Amino acid sequence: MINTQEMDGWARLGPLALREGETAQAQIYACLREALISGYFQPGEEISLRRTAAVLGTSVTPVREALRQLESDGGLEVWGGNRVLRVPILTEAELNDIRDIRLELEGFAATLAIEKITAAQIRIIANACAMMRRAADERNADRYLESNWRFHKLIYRAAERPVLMGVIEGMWLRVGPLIRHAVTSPNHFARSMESHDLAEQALRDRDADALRAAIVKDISDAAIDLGATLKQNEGGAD
Amino acid sequence: MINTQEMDGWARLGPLALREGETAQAQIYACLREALISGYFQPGEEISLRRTAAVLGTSVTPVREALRQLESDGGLEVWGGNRVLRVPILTEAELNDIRDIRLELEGFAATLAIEKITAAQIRIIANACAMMRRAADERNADRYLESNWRFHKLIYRAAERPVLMGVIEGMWLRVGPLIRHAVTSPNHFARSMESHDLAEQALRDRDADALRAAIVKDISDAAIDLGATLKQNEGGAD
DNA sequence: TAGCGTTAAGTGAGATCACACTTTGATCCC
DNA sequence: GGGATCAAAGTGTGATCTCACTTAACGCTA
Repeated sequence: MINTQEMDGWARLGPLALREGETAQAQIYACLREALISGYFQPGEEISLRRTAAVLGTSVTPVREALRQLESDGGLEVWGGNRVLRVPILTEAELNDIRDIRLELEGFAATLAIEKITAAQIRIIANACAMMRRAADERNADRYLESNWRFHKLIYRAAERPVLMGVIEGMWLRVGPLIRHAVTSPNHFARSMESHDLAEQALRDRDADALRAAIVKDISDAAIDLGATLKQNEGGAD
Repeated sequence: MINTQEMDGWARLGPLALREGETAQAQIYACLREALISGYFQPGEEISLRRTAAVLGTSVTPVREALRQLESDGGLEVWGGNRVLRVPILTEAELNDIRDIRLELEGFAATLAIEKITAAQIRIIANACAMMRRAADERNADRYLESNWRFHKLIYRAAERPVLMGVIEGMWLRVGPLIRHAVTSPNHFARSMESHDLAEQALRDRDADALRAAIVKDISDAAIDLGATLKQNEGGAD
């Protein structure tokens, strides 16, 4: 593994065969947004317009718009006198800020979801939970993170609140670059699966309070590991 | 008053003397964002790249980035096969969605604010409230909306939660184009000032529950008028 | 060898141009 | 007179180029 600081995120991306019918800008945006949520980029990693354009095989124009959008979402930030865009390095205050917003909104979304969710949706969510459990057993961080996001997204989507869903996704976008390191915390997998099992059971029981409690526990536990990751990186980065 | 559909928002903007040291894109973004929050543009109004660039005296490039950012914020949306950007026309479902997010987050921000707010800040907020009362007496919608946003912003800012503040601002951005019409509802000023007086008193008493209740009442009342405005415009627009 | 100044490479910002597409309005034909 | 057709204007999209600036590396001098 060479030059993880620079190429890690890009290696997973590839040249990105552009689908016609959709704008290049939208595809680049979606692609990078997903990559950020999935933690393919590290906090502090710089994203160059020309490099990105070269990797993706487009010109700089659509890349710039996509990156600007991500900046607006809080997924990137301008840094230094060079105005280069980089993955934000969160402070502890910002992390607490995001945690509390997540507690409010994801708890609320979970409550709404109980009222509307169908048996079919619950089955799909159970599948995601099972996939997560397998990934945890194999200690496969990639698959774990992917199915974790999938699990939560499926629950919140059941609330049928597009705006709320968008705001929640924005919070995940901000913490995405941190979670990949957080899952390496001791007992993270075990504690995390505990919450998810509780959530799954609450869904089956259609118990709104229990689901909310499970989500709250999951977010709170994760925030502790994220905070620890933050302190750990504090010395090395920047 | 000629051609209110097209030029209303632009007339208030003017050529926008660009300050150097900041990027044109950032200034255009800030300018249009403020205009949207203040309700200078109407729902459904189309925003053309070249027209905007011409009015602002720049080329199309920075305008495009600014508009793309606003799209990402939910302040604009692509519309039609022409992919023209326009001010979104909210549905009733989206409006309820936004209202509930506001209830959660602004209520939470108000609770946090009580713990941190200083006497000096309370005085400034009282000034904003007084200005709002004058504007209500004069039925001056412009000044009323401006000081209303100022009033709320000052309270939430006291919570010292930048991310939370950003999300709340995003919600105001989405409802901005509607509120100008909503304030024309009968008794809107009176009902609204009622909530604001309660909020101001709660701040003086440093009573978190009372402040939250006042904010909740304000948002709920406003949502009713916004919904009515929505139904009213339903026939005419689109 | 340490420090400084210069140079080269890389960065984002913004203007301009060509292109494909949609919309619109006028003209022409039935 | 009414409807279809075609042309013109307007739209966003994306590529390319220049510019000002920052950064980092190299070589030179003391």
